[in-house]
Amino acid sequence: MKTLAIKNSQPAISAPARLGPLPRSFYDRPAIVVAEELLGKVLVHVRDGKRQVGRIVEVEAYLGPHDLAAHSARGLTERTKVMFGPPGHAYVYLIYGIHNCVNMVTESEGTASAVLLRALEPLEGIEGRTQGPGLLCKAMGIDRRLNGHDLLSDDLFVAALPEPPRIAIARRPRIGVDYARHWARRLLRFYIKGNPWISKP
DNA sequence: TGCACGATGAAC
DNA sequence: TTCATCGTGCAC
Repeated sequence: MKTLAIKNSQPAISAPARLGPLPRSFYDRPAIVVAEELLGKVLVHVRDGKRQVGRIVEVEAYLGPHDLAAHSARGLTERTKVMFGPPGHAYVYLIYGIHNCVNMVTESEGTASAVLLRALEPLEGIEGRTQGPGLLCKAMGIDRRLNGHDLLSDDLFVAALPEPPRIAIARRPRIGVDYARHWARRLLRFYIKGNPWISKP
């Protein structure tokens, strides 16, 4: 499978000057609902006074301890405790000893569901590729120091664009969870249909 | 205390 | 298709 080479594209939409975090009630809903509604919204990270904004174009929902593909399926551990915590926080973990992945914790405390961000469309202040959960974190400067970070803060949050474009949502099986038996086949990966910035078609 | 392996990405 | 690379979870 060849990857589509996209060089220096200008963003089709630009980020407005003022962006503020979504309320906690946005995250306090089922992971599938939050996953679909995160599409088209923007992730904002402010570090050293510099703002980075990327449009969320691809996500995966992890439903909780009953979902065999979710980290929380192993129960409450030191690593997964953020997932078991209240909604609206970032769950950042290291995968394969190399890459960071960032999730938004959803539903009430104890539910242990979350939404993994898989790809962004760069809108402002982003250098490097954002097609894939590891690359996305690298380009956005997100690592485990931000694990447990409140998404209602002013330096890492998700915001809605004032005039969100209409989107069509595609549903596919999640990536890299073949070990999760029937859960591997559930259509819990969501992306904006036709968007060139997704990690895998 | 040791060990198998993973919600990946890049090279070969 | 293979491999880099290491924290986590669990077996022992």
